[in-house]
Amino acid sequence: MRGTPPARRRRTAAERKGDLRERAILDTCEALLAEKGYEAMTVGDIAQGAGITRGALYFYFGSKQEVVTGLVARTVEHLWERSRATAANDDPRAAIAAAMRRTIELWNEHGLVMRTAIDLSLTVPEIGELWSRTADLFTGAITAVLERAGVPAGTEPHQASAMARALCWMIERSFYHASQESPEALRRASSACEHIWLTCAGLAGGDK
Amino acid sequence: MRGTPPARRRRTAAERKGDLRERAILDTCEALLAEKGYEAMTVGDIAQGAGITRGALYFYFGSKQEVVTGLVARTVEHLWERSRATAANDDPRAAIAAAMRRTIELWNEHGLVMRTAIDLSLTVPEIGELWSRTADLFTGAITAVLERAGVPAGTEPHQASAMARALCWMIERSFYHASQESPEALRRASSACEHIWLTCAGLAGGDK
DNA sequence: GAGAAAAATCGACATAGTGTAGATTTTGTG
DNA sequence: CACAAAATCTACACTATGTCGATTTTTCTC
Repeated sequence: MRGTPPARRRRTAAERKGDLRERAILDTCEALLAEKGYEAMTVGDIAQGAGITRGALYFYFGSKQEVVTGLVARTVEHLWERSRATAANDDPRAAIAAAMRRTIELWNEHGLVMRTAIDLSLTVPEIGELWSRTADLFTGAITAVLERAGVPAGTEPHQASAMARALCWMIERSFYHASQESPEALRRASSACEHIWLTCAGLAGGDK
Repeated sequence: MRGTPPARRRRTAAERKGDLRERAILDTCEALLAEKGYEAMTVGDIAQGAGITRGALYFYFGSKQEVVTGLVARTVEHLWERSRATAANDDPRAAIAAAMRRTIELWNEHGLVMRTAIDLSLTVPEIGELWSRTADLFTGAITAVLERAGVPAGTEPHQASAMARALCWMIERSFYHASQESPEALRRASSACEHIWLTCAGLAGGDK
């Protein structure tokens, strides 16, 4: 992926032409992913979409997998920033509601890339690493909320940490499927997950 | 996949030679899947393992995907039978415990193929179909237990059906990851899932 | 058990996609 | 302007896929 320019900052704040291209490649990749899916998408397609030949593309990325890894990295960094920016909420109930709302947004916006990341986690170790880190972030957040709601801390099956991990997978998978259908399906899936999370936190409100 | 012989039953109960080969192919495929993974496994490898040439393999299956689909179908049919054979248990608590125990066994035994099925669900529609039917089976069973435990029936987010679907995905994903690690991890993941399921059913026993 | 039909197998070919290498052009800098 | 780094191209070598027609083996029938 074209070694990071070693610290040296160019006076001209203008980006090199290559930065443009690199972004164009990732954009094209994302578009093609939506259009024909990972398997069907060829390196030639991406290059063409970005306005260069295959040969030139290999100057930027060493393989199709690296391109997609770049795309996932870009998206996932965005997630991380966003998650860092989220103010910690004191009331567990509100925290859960906020988290779910944010998660819906994330999946509505980046569902495609997130699904791709999940699909390739197994085959592309780099992507697996990125996604597992993301999952850990989520699991940590869920754990915190559970503990604040009174669930005992610890890693035993009935304690916060283990439950949080299971809940994280539940949310991931539910959203993975729902985001393929429609925003409406996403909302419904989210509600179900939220309800289960609340129940686990011992906050199973009247209904809704 | 060599069209099913149209009804006509041979007097000789003996299988045709091809049935042997077909099984050998699937067995080899399973072995290679464990050994080098889906991507790395080539049609030539499979053929060689089964003692024939690529050309001959194409007589049985039209592509690598079809071979794997065959393998998934074989495994999944086994699951279905097994799930059909499970006696309905009256006590929800016992039913949940039994279901989890059975699920651990399934994943210990067929984890590899099940993970493969999940991974390819998106790219191979046939496999997606098989797996989604399997998930429906599980979801149905979970729904039944929840309802028997007093969770209101219906498809609203807080009702049995929607909750069951989320729980099903939770279990799938938790087991998917855990089965990659170790039988021990599988047990722990199972306990966490069981606890959440119990909690959702309103049966959050003292502790365990 | 001989012969015909069906099943199974082979080897050669055409195709498509990947990744590499060297030559060439573009761009920025002193 | 000249020179180095960046960016790009074309051509090639390699791998894997899937198809085809020819050939051999099995299986069935009488």
